[in-house]
Amino acid sequence: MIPELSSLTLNRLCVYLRCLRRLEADGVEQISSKGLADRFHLSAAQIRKDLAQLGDFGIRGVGYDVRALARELTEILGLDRRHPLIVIGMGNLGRALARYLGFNHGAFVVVAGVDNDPAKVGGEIAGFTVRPTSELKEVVRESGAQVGVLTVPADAAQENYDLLVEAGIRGVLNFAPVPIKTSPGVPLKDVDLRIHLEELAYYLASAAGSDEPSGTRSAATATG
Amino acid sequence: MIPELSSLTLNRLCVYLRCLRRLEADGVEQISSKGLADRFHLSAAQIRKDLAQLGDFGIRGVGYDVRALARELTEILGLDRRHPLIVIGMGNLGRALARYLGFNHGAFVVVAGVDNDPAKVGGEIAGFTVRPTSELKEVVRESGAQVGVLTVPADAAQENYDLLVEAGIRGVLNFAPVPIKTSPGVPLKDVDLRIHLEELAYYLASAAGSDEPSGTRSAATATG
DNA sequence: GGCGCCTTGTGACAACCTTCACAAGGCCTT
DNA sequence: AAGGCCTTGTGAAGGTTGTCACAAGGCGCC
Repeated sequence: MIPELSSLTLNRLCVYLRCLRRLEADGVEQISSKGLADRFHLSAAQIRKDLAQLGDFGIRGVGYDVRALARELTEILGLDRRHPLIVIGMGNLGRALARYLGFNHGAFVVVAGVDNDPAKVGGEIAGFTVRPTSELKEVVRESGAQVGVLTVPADAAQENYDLLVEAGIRGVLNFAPVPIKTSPGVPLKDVDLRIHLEELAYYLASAAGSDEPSGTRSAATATG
Repeated sequence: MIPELSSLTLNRLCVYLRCLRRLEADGVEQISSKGLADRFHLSAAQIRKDLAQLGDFGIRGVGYDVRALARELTEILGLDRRHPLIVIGMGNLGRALARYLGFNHGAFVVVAGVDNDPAKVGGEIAGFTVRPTSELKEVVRESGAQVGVLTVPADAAQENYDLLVEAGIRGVLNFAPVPIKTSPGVPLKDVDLRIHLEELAYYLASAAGSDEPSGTRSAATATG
């Protein structure tokens, strides 16, 4: 029924949903694609095309029902379900993410965390106690975690991904800056904080040479 | 000379550079596009095409000189220069980034941080003292920060972006999940942690319906 | 009801990106 | 020096993504 949404479309749908939630909070009940585009610096045609893929949600001459569309998108994106997370590697980044996604962040909640450093084991972070990586399988089973968040050093990333797969995790978010060899059925998504900085560095360097960089409309490309 | 590198190419170049650094550390002096592709799960043709845009770095029949190519990429990406960062908003995420990028992370160093919460002002984080947002202009001038890292709540993002522009910042990395209206000449890059989780959630949801998700090769698309 | 105004959904077009296939070129062995 | 083997760089093909323009459809006013 839903025909293979691409990663780019998917990202845009997430953005739309966020915009809709904001409109809902503002008491707006109806919105046109043009209205959305103007208000959030998007493309009207793109919005219509994206939404048309999923079904006929709009009413010609009127626009979209904010609440109904938000509900549809929430369901399609799987955000009506709760997604418990487990953080692997409780360094600076891991701890920050655990607190950041600790609670009240919609569908995603960090419910457990492990680290192979004995000094970090036993610490209380955001409603859970850090456990040793050697007990990963048990921790996953007990906590019911579905998605793993990899915040270990680059060297350990592949090994820990494999451990997560073995423990029955269903998806992984990887913050380590190395390409991971994935197992079928366990999708992986890379998040590389430095790559964004490096892209900026390039624009800065090229701006120093020429008079104007070509990256000023980058807000339109919400690359996550 | 360098013909308008696209964002996707740029991201791949960053990945290549990282692979090259790793090879350098392993003592490898020469590598072919196929060798790189095999070792890091990339595409050989893509590598050649990307590198050919920048000049003729390879030698036919041999491959690329690891060290020379790494140096070239470093220069092209602007990573031979130091890029001082300022963090706006010293919440969980801001503090973690400050520590994470505090030192020893190549070209990027956090040199300053501000917050508009008086309770957070005055704290020592990673070699600098948190200052009030009202003093942003002075802090930027004194610290020499070039790139701003926006880790404020969504409501405050646009306002703080504008403040950064006014303070003379040259590029901004935005972690707030809202589209920002950019000023010309100050490129912005969005990093949305939740969007990646939401993408994973979709794959999980669709995998529950069908038998196999279509997202198992996502490691190839190093989306940052 | 008819007419004008507005908005969606969509087919065609254009731009972009990736992959393929191969000629050009370099090294090594004989 | 000649031939085989390997690799780069590149034009062309194929696929994907974004944009445009317009027909189809709904609302409200007269």
